[in-house]
Amino acid sequence: MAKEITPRSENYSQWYNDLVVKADLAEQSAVRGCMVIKPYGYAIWEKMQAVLDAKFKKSGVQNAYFPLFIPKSFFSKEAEHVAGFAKECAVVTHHRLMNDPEGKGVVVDPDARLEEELIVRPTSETIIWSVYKNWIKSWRDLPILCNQWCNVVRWEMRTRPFLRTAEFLWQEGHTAHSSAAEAQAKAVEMVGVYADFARNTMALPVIVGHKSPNERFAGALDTLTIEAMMQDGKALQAGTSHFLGQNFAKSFDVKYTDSEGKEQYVWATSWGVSTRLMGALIMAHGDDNGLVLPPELAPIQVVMVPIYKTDEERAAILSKFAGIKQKLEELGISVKVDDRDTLRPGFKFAEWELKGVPVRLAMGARDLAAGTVELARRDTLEKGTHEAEGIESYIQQLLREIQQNIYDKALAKRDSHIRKCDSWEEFKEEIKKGGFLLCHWDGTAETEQAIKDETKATIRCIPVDSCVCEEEGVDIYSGKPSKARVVFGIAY
RNA sequence: CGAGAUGUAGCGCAGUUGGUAGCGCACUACGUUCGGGACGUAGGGGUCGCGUGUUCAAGUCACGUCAUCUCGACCA
Repeated sequence: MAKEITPRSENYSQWYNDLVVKADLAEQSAVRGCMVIKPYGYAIWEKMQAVLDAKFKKSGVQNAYFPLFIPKSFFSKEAEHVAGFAKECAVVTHHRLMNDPEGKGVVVDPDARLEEELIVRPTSETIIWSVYKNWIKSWRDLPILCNQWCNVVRWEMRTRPFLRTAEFLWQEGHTAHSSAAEAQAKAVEMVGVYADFARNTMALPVIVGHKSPNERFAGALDTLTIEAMMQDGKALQAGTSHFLGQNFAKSFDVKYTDSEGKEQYVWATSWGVSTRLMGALIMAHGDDNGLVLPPELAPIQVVMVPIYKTDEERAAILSKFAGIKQKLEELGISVKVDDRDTLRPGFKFAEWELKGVPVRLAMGARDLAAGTVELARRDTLEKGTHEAEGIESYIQQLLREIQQNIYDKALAKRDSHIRKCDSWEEFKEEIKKGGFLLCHWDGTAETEQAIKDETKATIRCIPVDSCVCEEEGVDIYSGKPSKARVVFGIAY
């Protein structure tokens, strides 16, 4: 039952896993580590896609599609890149099945072995750069700004719904530029798009920053990230944007002739967000009653529940609802009238709360007589009675208010778990309580690794906004000098 | 791959010293209900993970095997 699940319970993971299933977002599939995203969950993902896609288009990015399979040889070209993914790749070795000679179903036909194995993409840099090589000849061909919406496969040892699954949906943008500065600017621009999306659409506060060299994407010169905090104080990397330098251009021999007739390697970026954002959304806002969806992403923004005893009452209320529904839809608000007549109102209230619908209207005989409607908001669980006439403009305003309130609540929750820390003894104790610790770091990989080994904490990012961190100090672990604080946390 | 646990109806579980396969939820039908997760009556649904063994008899005992979960290891 929904009442058993709570973000404050001892097992936050259990709460999360239960909520994913009970809110009808997704369920486990027959294949280990893979997930079925159900229509309600997918509708949220589609809204995310639509908003992001519009932002990408504004940045001049076009959608394209590249193959699922990558020849193994492509992977050998960028050494660092392959080292980062080799341990979690699904590999296709055969192209045919046959009837089992012993009559036990089907078996792989041993004669159908591929000459060169195919890798199911864990990310598409290699195949895209093999294609870009043919697209790029002149400085006039640049920049190339492509994005693809697709699935990727990473054979993870341990998986969790949305946060880490063997197969997941995402978008990956890949750009090619004629100068380092232009590419770097693109990487910064795209992490900005993600931050804007997280804050304004998902109502999710994030810190924008650089990854430390240890935590960088395999093959990148710089990785920018948006880091979010979940309600149990753990960090979640919600999106990344990489400046790839000329690494892939050199590995795949992608050169262009500049305006002075000289051959140059191109400069690259890649950036992506995945269905992990769904996990972030659930974990950041959910409460004891279930999911809380920000209006911008709610597939159903207003649900209407009729309360009746007789068919006449039912018909009268549904006709009132139809009028309100039409007016709301004219304002671009998505509405669901729950006219199922086998369920009682109380059950429906609980169910729609579980699914996170921002606003609920209920109307019964009393309201019918008085010309009123009961309105309940999901974020605060407050209920009140309003004049039915003109309710639509009130709701339009209310949805904006709810969106803001959900962000403010998440921000307050997050900020109450961010604090500065200047002593190693204190750090070891504080990090166990969860949240982010702002600490001085000497910039070396050795110190970072030592801290990780002793406490499991990693540098989530070296922030570029969201907090004032530039100040002189000494490294919390090594005591060496430091110019700025970085964000430490324990990650999902 | 290490450590622990669990596999019995769609889901969650019980099943005693080995002796006819059970309960709750869900589902179907009918009726009463309906302003915060309703109730009654009747019904349908099982290769007890799989295999071998012990036994007159195995959900139950033994051995093997497979799968899943939790914790590690692993993970942009």
